[in-house]
Amino acid sequence: MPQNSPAPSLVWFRQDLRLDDNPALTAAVERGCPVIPVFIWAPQEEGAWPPGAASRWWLHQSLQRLDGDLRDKGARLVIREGPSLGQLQKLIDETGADAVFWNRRYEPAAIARDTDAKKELRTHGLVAESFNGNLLFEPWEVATREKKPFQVFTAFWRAVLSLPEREDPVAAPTSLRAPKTWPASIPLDTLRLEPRIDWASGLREAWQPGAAGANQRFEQFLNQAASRYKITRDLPAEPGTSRLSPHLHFGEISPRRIWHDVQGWLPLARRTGAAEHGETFLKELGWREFAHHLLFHFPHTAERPLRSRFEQFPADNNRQYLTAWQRGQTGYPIVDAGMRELWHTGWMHNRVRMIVASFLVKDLLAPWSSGAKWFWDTLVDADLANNTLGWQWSAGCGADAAPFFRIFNPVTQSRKFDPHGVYLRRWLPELASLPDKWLHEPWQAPANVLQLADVVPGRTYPDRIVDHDVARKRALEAFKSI
DNA sequence: TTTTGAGTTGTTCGA
DNA sequence: GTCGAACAACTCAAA
Repeated sequence: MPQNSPAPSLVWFRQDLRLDDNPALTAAVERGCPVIPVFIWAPQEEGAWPPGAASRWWLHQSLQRLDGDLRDKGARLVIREGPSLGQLQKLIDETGADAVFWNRRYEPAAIARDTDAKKELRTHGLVAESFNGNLLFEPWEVATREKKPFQVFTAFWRAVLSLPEREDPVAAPTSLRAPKTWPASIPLDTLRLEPRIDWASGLREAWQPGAAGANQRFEQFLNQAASRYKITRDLPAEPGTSRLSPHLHFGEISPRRIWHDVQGWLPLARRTGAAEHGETFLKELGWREFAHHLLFHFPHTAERPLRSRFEQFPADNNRQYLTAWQRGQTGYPIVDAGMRELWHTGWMHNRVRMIVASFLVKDLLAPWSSGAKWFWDTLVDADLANNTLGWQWSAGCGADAAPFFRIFNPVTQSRKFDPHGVYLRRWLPELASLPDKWLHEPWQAPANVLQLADVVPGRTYPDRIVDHDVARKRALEAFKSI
């Protein structure tokens, strides 16, 4: 390279698809040298968990947005196909880059890959640095007095809150210095992330992937739902949750940014008595931290239960049950509504996730991993840490798990959290004309009521595949056996 | 080392 | 209809 042309730095984008508060990008910019943003598609490096169909759809949109945002700063996104290390080295050869920066990931396969890449790059005399861009605290920064990882959320969260103040988010760079020539990039379409048959119209209606969509969603949440969060977050018919989960997973908004802006919002909230709602919301960020803490310290949990005793659990691999559950054909309206919301929008309300998960692992006695895999493929917010914690919590085999006798009653839950059936009717049009009284348990409805509502059990809406009272007793027996 | 207190999200039963 | 207790015992975290 000519002496008057400083070597560029590569910024390896992965699950940090934003310019705001991006420490790896900031580190590259601060060197004062040209910056080359790179994304490398390498699903074969994700172990047993390559991105599912809904995630790939999201990723396509998000990469497109990121490229647009980079172009506004005078840069662009260079897209390549893996192996990651090989492509990084190739780019180094092509551009004369002398440094690679990235923000950390915490999945076992990603850690192994990144550790290897860092070692290899450094062996060749390159600068290779990773940063914390995805968590409030690194998983190893939070520990019990005995320097061990936490396994109970409340204790974990107390410890987090007692740590010194987290750093403030860093603003996006105003401009990026371009290299003399841009290395070649393959067109985004060649990654074939989008489905060949277009089933994504529901996703398009529901979401705006990318940093702009993330910030818009967050702002809207702070202005509207945040001040009632503690209560309305449990009502699936209402827009009571932040819906930031996919944006957080892809790093389109940083947890530090969220933390910081909620702190700024709290004084106002205190005057109106809404502060506790903000704290409850931050606690949810805490659960995200806790999930990453657990996956980092117990990397086997993506495949096997944290409580090894549960490997003996007599799960039932009934294909027909699983298919009925996946398709929203269990005959339990709240379960079916949730599964159809998932299929249609790539997302499911958290309250309903708990209900459908409890139903799958307790009423149907299916292995928790079969639910985890379905969620992995269909959720736009599929995240190995969160998904693993959620399913193991529901199945009772994970950290801070629900006691085994806590088996959600799908009818009681439905009545409690969707009393007027707004959510049920939204996703189950075939039941829409049933009066509230029978909507939550149509099998109890008198024949004339069903007829009036155009419901033909077993034809227009499935008979329930199990009797909850019977299934509950069966589950209690199964749990006693281990 | 031992002890003690505590633990996201529920349901059912009986008064 | 509403309320409190029992569910059955376990594990973690901290004193």
